[in-house]
Order: sequence, then C-alpha cells, then structure tokens
Amino acid sequence: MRKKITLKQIARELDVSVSTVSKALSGSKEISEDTTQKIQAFAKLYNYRPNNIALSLKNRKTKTIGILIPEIVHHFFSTVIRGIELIANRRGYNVIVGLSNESFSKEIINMEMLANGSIDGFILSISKETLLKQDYHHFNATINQGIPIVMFDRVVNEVNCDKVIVDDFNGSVKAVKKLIENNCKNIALITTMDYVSVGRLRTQGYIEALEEHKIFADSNLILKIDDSLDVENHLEVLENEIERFFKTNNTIDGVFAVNELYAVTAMKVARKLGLSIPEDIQVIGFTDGVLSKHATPSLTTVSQHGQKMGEQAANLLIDRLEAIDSESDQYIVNDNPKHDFIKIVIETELIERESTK
Amino acid sequence: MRKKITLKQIARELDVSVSTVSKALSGSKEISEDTTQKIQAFAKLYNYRPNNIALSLKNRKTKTIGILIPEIVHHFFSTVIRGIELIANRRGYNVIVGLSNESFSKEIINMEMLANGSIDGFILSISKETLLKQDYHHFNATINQGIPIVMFDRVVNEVNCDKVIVDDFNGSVKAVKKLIENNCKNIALITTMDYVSVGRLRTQGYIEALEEHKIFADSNLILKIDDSLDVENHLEVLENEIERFFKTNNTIDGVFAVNELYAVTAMKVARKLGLSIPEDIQVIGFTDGVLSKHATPSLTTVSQHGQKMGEQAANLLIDRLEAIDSESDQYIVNDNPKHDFIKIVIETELIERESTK
DNA sequence: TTGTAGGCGTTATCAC
DNA sequence: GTGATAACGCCTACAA
Repeated sequence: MRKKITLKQIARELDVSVSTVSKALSGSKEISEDTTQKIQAFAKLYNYRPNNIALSLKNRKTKTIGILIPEIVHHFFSTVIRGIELIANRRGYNVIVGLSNESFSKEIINMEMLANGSIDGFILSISKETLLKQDYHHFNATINQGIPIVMFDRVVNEVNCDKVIVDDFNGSVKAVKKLIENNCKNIALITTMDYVSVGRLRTQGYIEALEEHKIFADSNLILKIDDSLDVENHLEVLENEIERFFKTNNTIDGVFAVNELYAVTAMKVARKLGLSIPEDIQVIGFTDGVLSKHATPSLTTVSQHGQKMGEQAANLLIDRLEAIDSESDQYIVNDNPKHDFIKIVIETELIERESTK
Repeated sequence: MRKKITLKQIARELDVSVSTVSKALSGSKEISEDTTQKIQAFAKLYNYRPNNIALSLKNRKTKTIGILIPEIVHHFFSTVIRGIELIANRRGYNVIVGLSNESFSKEIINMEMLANGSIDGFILSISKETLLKQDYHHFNATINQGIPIVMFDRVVNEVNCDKVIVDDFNGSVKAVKKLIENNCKNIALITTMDYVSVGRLRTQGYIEALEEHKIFADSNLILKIDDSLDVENHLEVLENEIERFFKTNNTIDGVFAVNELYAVTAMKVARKLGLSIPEDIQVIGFTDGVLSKHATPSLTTVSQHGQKMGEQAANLLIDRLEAIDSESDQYIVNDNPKHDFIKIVIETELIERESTK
C-alpha cells in the first residue's frame, strides 16, 4: 500500500527543503536546473499530486459546487446535473450532490452541512415543502455568508440571486395555441397545486392562450392534482382522478398537462374510456423525457432543455465565483453591494409527435 | 456580508486562547463553567461551525464518498445514487459525483481528480469503453493508494474490491422460465454486446433456462445490439434492427430484452407489425424504471433494485472506511493484507404486468 | 483552569 | 539558489 506522497516526504528523501520542492515542481526559475530536474523526476516517479484539501484550506476555496435538488430519480433534474457536471468539470470544478427529498428540514441540513467550507457556491432548486412554507431564511443566510447561490427552475422572488428558468408561461401558451389551431374546442389543463411557481406560470399561460383566442377559460376544465402527499398508490389515485375528470367533462378534445406523467396518464385513461389519440383527443405535455419519447402514441411536448439550464447555471455560478475572486484581490468589497443579479430565461420549443394532429 | 467566524476570531473577541475556545465548544470539563458559558453563548450568537476543510486536513479524512458512474440521465443509475446518498447522509458522509460518460479517459481523469484528497473512497460502475479495453490499472492504482473502492453492477474480476451486483443470471432464468410456462415456443433474446458483463450474464441465464426445459437455444433468436457507438438516431437504428429481426424470425412469440428500452421498443415494433401483446407475443424486460410502468401495455420486468444496491454499496464502503480507521489506531496495518472482499448479490424478482399473460 | 506548540499539506514571502 | 517561517482553521498533548 503506497500512500500518496507529500512535499515533505520528497524533501526528506532528496535532502532539500519543502519550499525548494514546491518551487521546483511549480517550475519556478528561482531553482537551479539541476535540482528542478531531480525533484521533478522523483515526483513523477512517485506520482506526486498536490493534496486538494490542503490547497482548499490555503486558497480558501474548494473548487467544488454544491447541487441541492429535491429528487434525483427524475429525468429533468438528472439532466440538469449532467449539464452542471459538464461545465463544472470543464472549468475545473467538482460537484457534490445533496437531495432534499422535497423536505424543508433536509434542505436546511444539507445546506448547512455543505456551507461549512465544503463548497464555494450552490446551484439549487427549491423543495416543495419550502415553497409551501415560504420560508427562505436559509437561502438568505447562506448568501449573507458570502456563498453565492444560483437557483434554477423552482425559483422565488424573495431571494436575491442569479436564476435560470425556462419560459414556463410562453411554453404553455405555445402548447395551448397549438391545440387551438388543431381545432380543439374544449381544452383541459392538468396541473399541480399553485404553490409551485412553475405550475402557476404554466396555468397562467394556458389561460392567456385561451383568452387571446377569445375562448372562455372554464375552471371546470382545470384539474389540479395535489401531489404534496406522496402516497404509496400515487399512480392509482392519479388515474382515478383523471378518469373522474374526463367523465364529468366528456366534451374534452384537447389536454395540456404540466408534466410528462400527467400527460401519459391522461392518454392511458383516455384510451381506457374508448377515446383514440389524436383523433378524439389530443395531448401535449411539458418536459421532454423518456416517457414522452417512448409512450404510444409518442407525446407532443414542450421541451424544457434541462441540460442547457444546468450548463447556464454552472457558468453563472463559476463566473460569479471568479468575479468575487478577482474583486477581493483588488479593492475592499462594498459591504452591501447592489449586485446585479442575472435571470436567464431559456426558451422552450414544441416538439411535435404523435399525440397531436 | 457576515463571513463564517473562526475559532481564532472568537478567541480574539473574548480575549482567550484558541485552544480554550476549542475545548469550551467541545464541552471539555477542563474549562471552567464560566468561560464555557461565555464562549458557547458567543459561538451560538455568531453561529460558529467548524470548517470542514480544516477538519478534513487535520483528521486526514474527508467524510465524502466519490461516486463515479457512466451516465446520470438514466433511471437505474440515478436510483443507485439515491440509495448511496440516503445512507451516506445518515452516516455523516457527503457524496461527490463524477460522470465518465462511458469514456475511459474521463473515468481516469475524474478518478485522479478525486483521489487527491477529495474523497475517502469510491463507489463506481465501470464505463463501457473501459470494459472494452479491459484496462483496469487506474482502479488498482487507487486501491493501492489506500483508497477503497466498491463496484456495483458493472464489475470485473480483475479488480480486488467489494462488489454489489444483482443476480443477473438468475433474473434472466426467472424471466425466460416465465415465458416458457406461459407457453411461448420461440423465445427471442435482445441483448447488448458481450463485453458488458451484465449483458453476458443475462444471456447465459437465457440459455440456461431454455436448456433446462430441453429447448434448443437457436442463435438466430438472439439479437445483439451494438450500442457502443452513440449515434444521433440511435432510436431509429434500434427500431429498424428489431424490425428486421422480427421479420426474419416470424415465429417469435416471446421476447426477453436485457433492458427497458429494448423491451419497449420491441413492443412498439411488434405492434407496428400487427402483433398484439400479450396475445401474439409476450415481452419481459430487465430493470424496473419509468418506462416499464408507463408503457402500454405496461411491461413485465425483472426488477433491479437500484436503490438497495446503492444502500448496500454505501454501507459496505463506510464500514470498510471505519474499519481501516480503527485498525490503524491500534496496530500497524499489514502492508499487504489479505483483505476479505465482500460480494453482495441482490436477488431479483419478476414484476408481472400486462405484457405477459 | 488556561495557554503554548506542533502538525495536517501547501504556497508565498522574506532572509540568507 | 536555497531555506526558514508563517499562514489557512482545527485539534490536542503537554506545559504552566
């Protein structure tokens, strides 16, 4: 078992001082050709690599990004991570992942754990419970400690930081307009409860599109699913709710669902009720994941560009970290700087497949 | 901007020494009631938390686990991460995630980056390219540095470490037997190329089940998909291959596919060819993900228990880390210890849904 | 009861 | 050209 070698060990072996070794390895020309050669050869032989932890302590930055998300077994979130990891790696950062599991307390614990020196900044999406409670003190506390945050997708006005979102509103508008153009007369919306900002915006888009076409937005055609309680037989409950909804509104000929699962389930229920897709009823979902691609019929969706969101978020965060860096070198940082926070809005696009005409 | 406070700052403010503060905060009774009170109150007020990096440097352990997987936008892998994170968190560890993207060099780079002090041990699944090259020196090098590795799912005999796998062989046997019991006479196998151990084992299970029932394993009924090249229109290629396969073997009445995607695609193609499922052709997949649950008809699968694998892997790794810990405290560690490495095999089970009778 | 000193691994500054 | 020293933040054996 050959443990990693340290500067000190090299120094002892070669009978020079630690600082000489350090300089030689960094190619400083303070050191003679000879010693440099000797030291570098020895270091290579023993595969010397500086210890990241020691560097972090010295430089007071870890070169790692903390990702805090509600759930990882989820196409959208994992896609975002992939985007973050891609950019992070490219720019010399690592990513450490924490899962809130949609819980307020887990979100806080995770944050505090990582904020104690483990990471330089956060990229996160807020848990449902936090959104419900509307308690954002932990985010602000973190920011006040000088740790920057970039929020994505589930963001909130109450926290001052960089944000990356998709254009949920216009995405919905596009989807619903498509249904209208395709001659749907009774377009239903299947959405979540309003406290998730994303759901609210998508609902607004739905209403806007209808109104633009002078169609009355009948509240009976809106089904709000309460997914805050994560029950065992969630899927069954969902199916039943949708079935009841379809039965009491049997003129529905178009459905816009705010996520894949709702859309796919709606298709399933519709088929069960003897309706064919897209002839009798057309369906559009939001988020372009595996389900959309492989459902039968395949699902027309509003694509959410998760990977791009991740990439943008990572660039935003790293840019800010490096800005802070050079700032603090040059002048004293204003104690309460009116930072200009950036909000990147990613355009959505409609991917047409078989569930619409 | 109130940066995190340090022991030194507290000491200066309260006009005591750093060690007094340290002791007071850890509740040492060397320190007087009075000072302890005062210091603890002050620390609480300023929300003092020890710096993780400093602790890591001092203790020579980071309390973080490195996860290295080929891909994250993938139901199975993300499920495993969830399991690892769950246990890690519970036992006081963080997880740092690296993606190899199925590439040998990215796997190495990521490993080396993390092995330089950032993590205490690895949990990983080998990339396809590495399996193809059969070059495992980086794993052995890491282990020789005293960094333990736990491999899961895609493991390899050439590396001596703890492993967690599912019982791929028996999983296949179960699936194929089910098809046989359900009266399928011509059972096809859709699998990957052999270099992925997992694919090979599943193929062996298929053959074994047939032979047990004295059925000739016709190699024409085995379709091997070459997914090493990740082409753009991968899906289309897959569909075409399967279609051609079905057409040249038009007596197929049962299909066992080594993953969800192949199974779902097979169903799609079958339907396209006018076959109904499960009446004309029955299908079973491997891995129980979203697709299986939500496909129509829903897919009978061999469940892979990703979360459980993650949990077991995390426990295995942490156990070993803590064993090393107490070991090295007590006596000098044998330089080449005949460690007994553990291989946990997780049983699979057949989840019956609509794609079989 | 409190403080000093040393060390974890590294780099930067300054002295020789 | 080389080395000693200090510092990053923490802990602890030992000294006072």
